[in-house]
Amino acid sequence: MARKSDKRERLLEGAIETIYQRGFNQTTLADIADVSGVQLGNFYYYFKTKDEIVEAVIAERRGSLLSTYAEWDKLPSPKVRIKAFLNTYIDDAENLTANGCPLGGLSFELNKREDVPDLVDKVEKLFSLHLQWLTHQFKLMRKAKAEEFADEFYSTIQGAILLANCKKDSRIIKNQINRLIKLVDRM
Amino acid sequence: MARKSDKRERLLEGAIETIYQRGFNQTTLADIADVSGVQLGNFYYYFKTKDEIVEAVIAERRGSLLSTYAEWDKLPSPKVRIKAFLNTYIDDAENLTANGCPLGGLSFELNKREDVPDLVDKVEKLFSLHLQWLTHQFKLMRKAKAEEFADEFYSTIQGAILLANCKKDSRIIKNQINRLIKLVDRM
DNA sequence: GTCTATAATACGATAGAC
DNA sequence: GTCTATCGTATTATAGAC
Repeated sequence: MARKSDKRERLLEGAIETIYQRGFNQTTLADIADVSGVQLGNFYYYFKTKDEIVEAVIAERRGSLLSTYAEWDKLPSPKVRIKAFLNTYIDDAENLTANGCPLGGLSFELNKREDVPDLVDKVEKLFSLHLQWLTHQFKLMRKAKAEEFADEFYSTIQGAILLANCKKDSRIIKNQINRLIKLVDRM
Repeated sequence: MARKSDKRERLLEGAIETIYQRGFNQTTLADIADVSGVQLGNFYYYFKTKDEIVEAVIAERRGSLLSTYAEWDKLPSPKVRIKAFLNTYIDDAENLTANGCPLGGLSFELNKREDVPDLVDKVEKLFSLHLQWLTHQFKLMRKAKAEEFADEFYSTIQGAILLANCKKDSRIIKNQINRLIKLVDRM
């Protein structure tokens, strides 16, 4: 009795990685099938269209994000939680410099498409998760302008990643994140 | 005696606008020819390839930027100049919210291409112009960490545009820019 | 210089054998 | 469920008449 095939999972993993590295528009289904070790024709047994797999990618990223929040939420204070959040960007600085932000990049690309409002909506909600979580943490810190702080922090992060990616210099991310960490410490 | 054709100029203008609105990957040469009122076949009389016209777009944007700097440099102090720079983002907030940053978006897209290092290099240099100009202004203000300030400001700007674009909310740009303006005022 | 074909190719998607 | 073969279409690019 054959084990249940893990090809769907492999395709999804391959799609997450490939779309991140090459961008959605420049990723072909052949690329995804290839890195996943699946024949192109077989791709369609698991996903009906290219849009369907990117939708699955968004759902998967959303799931990962929610589990990560669950972990952070175990930390004792919002201050510590925000610093844990910020430190992930330093830990991942090299990847972010090489490929940009997986959420920011996907949002930007899908936002340009007018033919799939559902997909645009889903990626917007995914992108906004960080903002909501940050806003919540600042509210717990009794900050009157919690939302503005969240926008300030997340703008800086996204912008720093874009600059680092364009200039191929991860120090931009590290410097800006360290500045934000100090800012939190002084709050 | 026929006037010299302005079709090259029209194609370039059309390309600038269309690539900005739809992104490079999702812009077809037919789109550009169409909005420019030029037959597709005729496109190739003026530009040999799609990459060649985006190269011209980059050069054109570079030229515009340099003239803008020349204007700003007439202003009496670096503080006033930086505020003039910042205010352009508020003036253009609706466009930026609808389409993202023309430089940031192009940089992001072309950065993913490994087959055209020259193009990647040119867009990187274009993107960096703002950073250089900002760094120079902060140096004139005798700021020890001029480069870090430039990174901080430009990261915030680029990130705010990305957030506004994704959430379709121009207030994010306006709020962040106003915060930066106040920051400059206090310097 | 301009236009009408049309070639060449890449890629999303399908058919059908196994 | 998996694979090979192939279709259909979009898009870059060219040929060649005018």
